[in-house]
Amino acid sequence: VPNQLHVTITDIAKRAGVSKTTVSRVLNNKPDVDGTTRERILTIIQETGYVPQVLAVGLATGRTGLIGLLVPSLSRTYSLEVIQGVAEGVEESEYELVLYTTSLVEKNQELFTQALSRSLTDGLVVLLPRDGTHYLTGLRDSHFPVVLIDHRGVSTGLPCVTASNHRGAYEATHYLIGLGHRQIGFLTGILDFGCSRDRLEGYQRALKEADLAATPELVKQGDFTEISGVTRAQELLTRTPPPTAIFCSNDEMALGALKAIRNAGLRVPEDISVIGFDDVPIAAQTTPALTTVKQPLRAMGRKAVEMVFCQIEGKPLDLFEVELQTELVLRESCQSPRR
Amino acid sequence: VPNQLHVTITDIAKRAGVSKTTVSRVLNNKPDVDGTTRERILTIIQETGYVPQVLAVGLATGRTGLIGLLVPSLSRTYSLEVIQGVAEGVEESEYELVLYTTSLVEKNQELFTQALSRSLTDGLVVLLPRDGTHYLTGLRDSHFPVVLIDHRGVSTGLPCVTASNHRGAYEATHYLIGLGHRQIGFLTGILDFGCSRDRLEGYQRALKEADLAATPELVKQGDFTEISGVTRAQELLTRTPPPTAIFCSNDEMALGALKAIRNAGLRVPEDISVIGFDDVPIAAQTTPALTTVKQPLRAMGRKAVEMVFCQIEGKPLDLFEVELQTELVLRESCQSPRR
DNA sequence: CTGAAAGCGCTTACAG
DNA sequence: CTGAAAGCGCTTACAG
Repeated sequence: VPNQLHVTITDIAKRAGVSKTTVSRVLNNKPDVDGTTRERILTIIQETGYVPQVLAVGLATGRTGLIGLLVPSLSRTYSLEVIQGVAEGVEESEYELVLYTTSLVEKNQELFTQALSRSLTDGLVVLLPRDGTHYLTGLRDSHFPVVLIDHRGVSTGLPCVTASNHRGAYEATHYLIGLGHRQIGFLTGILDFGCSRDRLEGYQRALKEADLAATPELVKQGDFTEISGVTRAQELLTRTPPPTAIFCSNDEMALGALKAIRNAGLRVPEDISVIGFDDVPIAAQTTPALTTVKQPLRAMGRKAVEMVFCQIEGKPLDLFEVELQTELVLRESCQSPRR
Repeated sequence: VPNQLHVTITDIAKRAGVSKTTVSRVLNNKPDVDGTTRERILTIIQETGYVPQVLAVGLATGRTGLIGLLVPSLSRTYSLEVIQGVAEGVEESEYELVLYTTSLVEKNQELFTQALSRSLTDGLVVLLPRDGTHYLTGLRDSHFPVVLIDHRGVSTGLPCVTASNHRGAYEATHYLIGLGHRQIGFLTGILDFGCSRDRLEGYQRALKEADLAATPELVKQGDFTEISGVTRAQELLTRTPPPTAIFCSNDEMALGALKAIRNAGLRVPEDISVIGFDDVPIAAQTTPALTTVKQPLRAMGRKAVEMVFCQIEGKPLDLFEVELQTELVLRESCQSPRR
């Protein structure tokens, strides 16, 4: 199957009247090439538009120039922000990004093993799927460069980057208390996730420090979906009196809470204050605009690639577990309680 | 550099006491292998967890199993929906997805050429960047499998999939007219884009069919950003009387229009009706929820990969330019005018 | 039904 | 400063 457009290193070598070795040397910026020779070869490369085939280079060197990113879902804004950070980081390098999504992983439980043994990628950034912990085993021992984002609070033995979940939740709760709230409802995320537990603990610590009783009935277990936000908030609203504020473990649940409150004929923030977590783009668009704890998702993505690159280059990681700071973003959904 | 985990076809061949050729045959489900031999090899493959290296396979066969996706931006919800569709389509196949973003392209104007000559991918789905038309030249002649999504109205000579922009805009305008609106403002997208022109024409045709004068002052040129929606809508609001409805060429501009109208002390839909285009997730979340023309973005993504696969397999494309149908999604932002 | 050999396009010691 | 040769891990005619 002759490919007319296909220029190879052999073609270049022939045209330049040198060996492939020499062409390879100038291609890889190796020293010990005569200046004139180098120029000549460079010119020919330019003219022909020759670019080395990644496959061949990869086979010969054992490196592919590809970074893999595993995300559980493409539909959650949360993931998208992280993806963007990762994409930015990868783009600034010589690497390219290969995207894996969870359904693929489910299709083949051994994706990771595969990715490794097939050595398609030189490194992996992993946003763990819901039940992802069992993948970790395979990853741990292989010395494959991998970084987890928002690990599940499990002690994975793998490098990871997280947000300051505990601190973020603490600050949000503290802010609510400062506003005068005493009955603060809390919607948890999936409690299998370390981040969910951290947020819950941050909330509890803030209450404790303010000498407020931790009322178990004020804590409802959600699962990060908007619908769970609706139903759990509704439960909270049946209390008499209802809480004067609801802190949700992510923005999607906060959207749900907003709806539940509105449906109950109450207003935000006049009757009930609401705080979310994440600061996904939609948080600024709701009515009222949502006060929320911003997770530096993009930065987390960038940091993760950076750490993957470190490992690829064999440099030591300055920090094995990196925690990036959250930030309380004040908007319109909170005010002092009127009762 | 000995790699302890790394099993190759040679290892399998040795353990099975056969040649690599035979192993390759069972790997690729070729006929003419003795049943017992096949079983034995399969068992060994199973035991060792052997998976062929894509790089080596790729080099030998000339195919990589990778599909490239070029998107101009990862931050626009619009792109994300398309990406998701593409990802779904790719996941259902044996292929994997490589993501290119525009900044990468800008970094190297010859990305496409590169992608081709480096033959990293077997096919490309392209969401053209703003000034993307000049990439097309390089693509056209190479017989590389590529499909454009939402081409720029340029006659590219390349297969593409679009939404029924003209029809969608026509229907939305027609709906507004049916509601009783006579003064309907229109915010265009970037008019370099074919889709923008199509939407404008759809709007104009509906007016014409209803024997309504096309008032040039009612048409304002936007650029798909929310901020342009704000400013262009403001301009419309300075008219006396202001239009009773504003049709925006995408949802982001519609969000802007919503804000401008609210800032002017007017209400949607009581004072002014608003319609968007795209139906990105946020459209359902605004207050009032946005009536909009839904673009089947996911489906467009899926269709595009499908067409790439067709080309890869050498099958003829049943349709060179595929137009997927838009759909008017009625929500809360429109009603009959009161004046 | 099976295997030896060449080849895919590159890189890398090694020798000069 | 330069080149011949081997090798990366696979597939594919070709021969038996």
